[in-house]
Order: sequence, then structure tokens, then C-alpha cells
Amino acid sequence: MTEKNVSENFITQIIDTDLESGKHQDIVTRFPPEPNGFLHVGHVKSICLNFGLAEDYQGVCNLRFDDTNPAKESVEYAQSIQRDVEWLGFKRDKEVRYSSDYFDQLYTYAQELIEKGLAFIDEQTAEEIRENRGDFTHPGVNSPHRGRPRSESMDLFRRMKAGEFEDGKMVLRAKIDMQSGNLNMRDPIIYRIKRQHHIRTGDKWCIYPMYDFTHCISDALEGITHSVCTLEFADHKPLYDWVLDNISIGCHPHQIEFNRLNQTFTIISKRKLIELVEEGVVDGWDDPRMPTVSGMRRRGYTPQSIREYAKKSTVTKKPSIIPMSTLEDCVRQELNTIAPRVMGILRPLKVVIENYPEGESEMIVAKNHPMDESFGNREIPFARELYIEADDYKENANRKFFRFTEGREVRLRYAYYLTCQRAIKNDAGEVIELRCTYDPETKGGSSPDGRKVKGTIHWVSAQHADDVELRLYDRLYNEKSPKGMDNLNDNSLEILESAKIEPNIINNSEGIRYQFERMGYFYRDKIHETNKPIFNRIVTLRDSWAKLEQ
RNA sequence: UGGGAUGUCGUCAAGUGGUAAGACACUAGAUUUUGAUUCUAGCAUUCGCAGGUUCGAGUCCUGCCAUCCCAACCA
Repeated sequence: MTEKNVSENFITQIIDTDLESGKHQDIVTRFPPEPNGFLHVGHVKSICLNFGLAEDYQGVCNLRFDDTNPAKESVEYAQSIQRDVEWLGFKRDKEVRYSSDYFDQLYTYAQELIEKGLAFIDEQTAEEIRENRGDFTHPGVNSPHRGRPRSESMDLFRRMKAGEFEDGKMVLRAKIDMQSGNLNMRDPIIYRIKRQHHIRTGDKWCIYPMYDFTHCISDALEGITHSVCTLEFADHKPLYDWVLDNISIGCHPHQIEFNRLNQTFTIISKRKLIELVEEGVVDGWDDPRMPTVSGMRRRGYTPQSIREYAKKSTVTKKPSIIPMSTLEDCVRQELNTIAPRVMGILRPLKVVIENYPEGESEMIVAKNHPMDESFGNREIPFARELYIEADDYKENANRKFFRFTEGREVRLRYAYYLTCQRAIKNDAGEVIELRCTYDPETKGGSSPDGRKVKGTIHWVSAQHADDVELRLYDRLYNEKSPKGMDNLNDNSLEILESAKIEPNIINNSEGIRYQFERMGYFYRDKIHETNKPIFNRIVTLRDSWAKLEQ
């Protein structure tokens, strides 16, 4: 038995009850995005819930595009959504659905409502409708057209569809209760006139159904058993039920609301994400700093770790905000087991080994994974001139710093013990080179006399290393609960153009997530690079030294 | 001043009347040729507040308080 996709929660309890009572034999769920933007972490939770539930209970989950507003939707968005869902690892056994597939049936159901005297054509302007709807403290006022004969509404509705009226001239409204405390029940609009080219139906329709009318019927037509949505739709449930109770349809799905996934230092709102893209704050929807699925993919996050994260955001009714560290923890946890180790230098500092023969080099054997022998070994060239990390030298270091400082011996990973003799500075007083000596007896990284060195640092051979560009990412916002552009983190992207990487990596790097030892996990950004190979830092390693240092 | 929901460790949570799981974070220590990984220990006398019922309440009752969502011809 494999592990469940979804951990036990109040929704699985409802499903269990429904299965036990015989209300349902099988379950059917759906993920119903509007193709008006890219998928983000918030959607991931919903995807994992709906598809995960279907898998766990051996049911079905439909991917359905809720495409009832042609003004905002595009095929590009629909394609990106489909790609993202597949990338996350969920497969559908049925074709993709579209709410627009049901436009004819929706139109018929609307007529049924009119026939029953439960819907009418309203000719008030949008402003009048808004005013007469009232607000939280004032009840609404009935439309002057509310009492219009059914036959007249029917005639008008058909002529609406036939294109006889201009946009905004009239709407079809459900006749419910203008006194209701729930604004959604104050004679909600269910059809409007909108001359827009639709991504699926083209110019066939000039009237389009509204979400509240479409969604419940689409669910019912697909035989959805559990219609899972986020908390903000709770107020719409009475309307969802009202529609299904008042038309001739043999299915009434159970709408269940759960809490959205929120993340610290992140804004998850399609509107705000679009703004970042359009203002050029980020490099598109797939910028590695974006909380979009495409951004996380480009950054190097794995589908598995993203799913694990979504699973950790437990399904309840309590609005919650998950620390980013939880996501990073999920990512590190998987990467630690699957990432081969290599050595790369982010900020190179030249080292010359004075007692190593000029013009010579040798091969050093290194493990590709410290805990997993199946990753095998590799050989790395070692020579007189190396690059090490600039941070691994400190002019005035105390005893707690156990890397390079003048006179101190450290270990070059897998290679030799090296002693720093002196630092060479430029006119500005910056250290530009280290002159060192090595102990030839310590090849492999241990000494015959058993003396201890506390520090181990990574390195590359200057003449053999490859040049790469590295991009380091930080959170997009400074505030834990960012409100908008004002809270942007100016240092969310750092580009390192003179980074070095050990040889024989860049040509085999496609699709492989590497750990640059001590520096973090990196992933090749092949699609977006221009002249030099680019690696994105997926996430740093945990760094207790950095904490100590503060 | 209406309607809907939610309140258990810094964060996310389990708990369904019997004496507060777990995860992330954090702290201390051990091991370590990544200051990584791993390991070990610590981390809520208390469940928004106040009363009440009960032998016994986070769980039941009453009242109060706080927070979130809702006033697109968006979804």
C-alpha cells in the first residue's frame, strides 16, 4: 500500500462517511481554474487535494477550465495551466473539460428558471442594479422589472441570445430575495451580454453565464460528488444549492470549503502577480522568485517537494499562513537525497600553492554523494593555481572561524591540507590572492600523523574550471505579510558573473539538480541563458555559521 | 447596525468528556573531509476571555472578546 496523497482531514472524514453510508460508491472531484493567469502555490494545494483525493479513493478528478468570461481568458493561460498540472505529476484519465462545453445546457436551464418564474430580464443599468442591491446594513430594493411576465422575460432572453441588444443593455437575474443578509442571494445576475471572442466557442455566443450559475451546473453535469473550493466561496453556497434545487438536474454535488494556502513574504493573488510581470519587476511569470508553478519549476524545485509542501499545509477551515522555511525544508529534504555533489565557487579568490610544481596537475577522487555510494565517484583536476570562495578567507579571524586566515591550515575537500602563508592585497587594500603551501603527505584529505584540521573548504583548479553565471535568489518581499510593491525586497536577485565550476559538469547539467558543496543547490537555466551557462540557486544549505556570525 | 466563518506553543496542527500527538522554527549537545546531513535532549501545568454543568472540560452550556471573508454585468 502506497502512502496517501492527502493526510486525513475534515474533508476525508466527510468522504468516508458518504462512502460508508452508501451515499456514494465512488468519488468524483474537479480542479476548476479560470484560464486567466498562471498557476501558483495556492492552486497547488487545491490541485493536490482534488487530484490526491481522487487517487486515494480510486475516483476521478476532472481538470475543468472555468471559461465563462472571454474578456480575461486566453489559450496561452489554459496551456500553461495544463502543463503545470501535468508537471506536478497528476495525470487525468479523462479529457480536459471546459465550462463552455455546457453553454447549450446552461442556456436551457436558464430558460427553465424563467418558465418557473424564478428568473427575469432586468433592464436597469449596472449602476441602478448596484444601488438597488443595498449593502451590508440596508436591504435591497426589488427591480421594477421583477414582476415582468415570464413570457416577456423568455422573449427578451431569446432575443438577447440572438444578438438584438447591445452589451450591458439587460441581464438575466435569478429571482430570490432582495432582503437576504447574503448579498449573493439578492437576485444575482446569471447571464450578461458580452460581445467577446471566446477561446473555445469563438463568436457563437454574445451572452455568457456567470460563475454562480455555471459552476454548480457544470459540477452536476460531470457528476462531481465533492465540490471542494476555498473559504471565500462559503457565501456562495446557498446560491449553488438554490440553482441546483430549482432546475431539473439529477445530481447535487456537496460544496465544501477549505482554507487557502498562504505563505510568509509572498503575495498570492493573480492580480498582484500580473502587476509584477507587467511592471517588469520580475522576468516573467516563470521568474524563479515568483510563487508560480512555472517559477518554481525554473528555479529547480521538484514536483515531489512542492507536493510534500502542499500536503503540510493542512486542510482545515482556519485561515493560515505557512512560513517560507517550511517550503525550503521540503525542498532541501528531497534535494539532499537526489542531488549529486560538485564544487563551484560563487566569488572566486585566487590561491597559488608555492610548493606545488608549476605546469603540473593531478586527478583527485571525489564522491558524488557522501551518503549514497550508488552515485559513484569522479575525478577532479588539481593544480598549482586554484580558486576558493572569497568568504573562506578572513583577515582577522577568531578561534571560532575555522577556515583560512594567515598561518592557518585547512583541508581542501578530497585533496590536501593547505596552509595560508600570506595574503596579497591590491592598492585598495582588498585581498586578491592567497599564497599557500600544501602538505604532499595529505592527499585525499587526511594526514599520516593524524593531526586534525577543523575546516574543510571547496575549490576548483584555475586552469581547468569552467566559467558560469550564478543567480542567487532571495524572497521577493521584505515584509512577512506584504501588501504590495512598497514591500519589495531590492536585493531579491544577485547575479554572480565570474563564478567558477569544476570541469565536466556544464555539458551534463540538463535537468540535474546539483549541490554545490557548502553553497546550496543549483539548477541550470538552459532556456533563458544567452552566452554563458547560467545556474539558478534553488535554495541554500542550512547555515548555522551564518547564524553564529550575526 | 447585515450575513458567513475561525480562535490549542513563534508557525501549521492532532484532539469527537478522562487528565495537551506530530511537523517547521528555535535552544543545547554528539558525530562529521560540506559549520551540510544524521543523532540526542529541551521547548503549552495549558487550549481567545469570563462564568456555569460535571467526580472530571480544549472538548458540553451561557455570555463576551478578537480576527478573517462578502456590497464585479470577475472567478
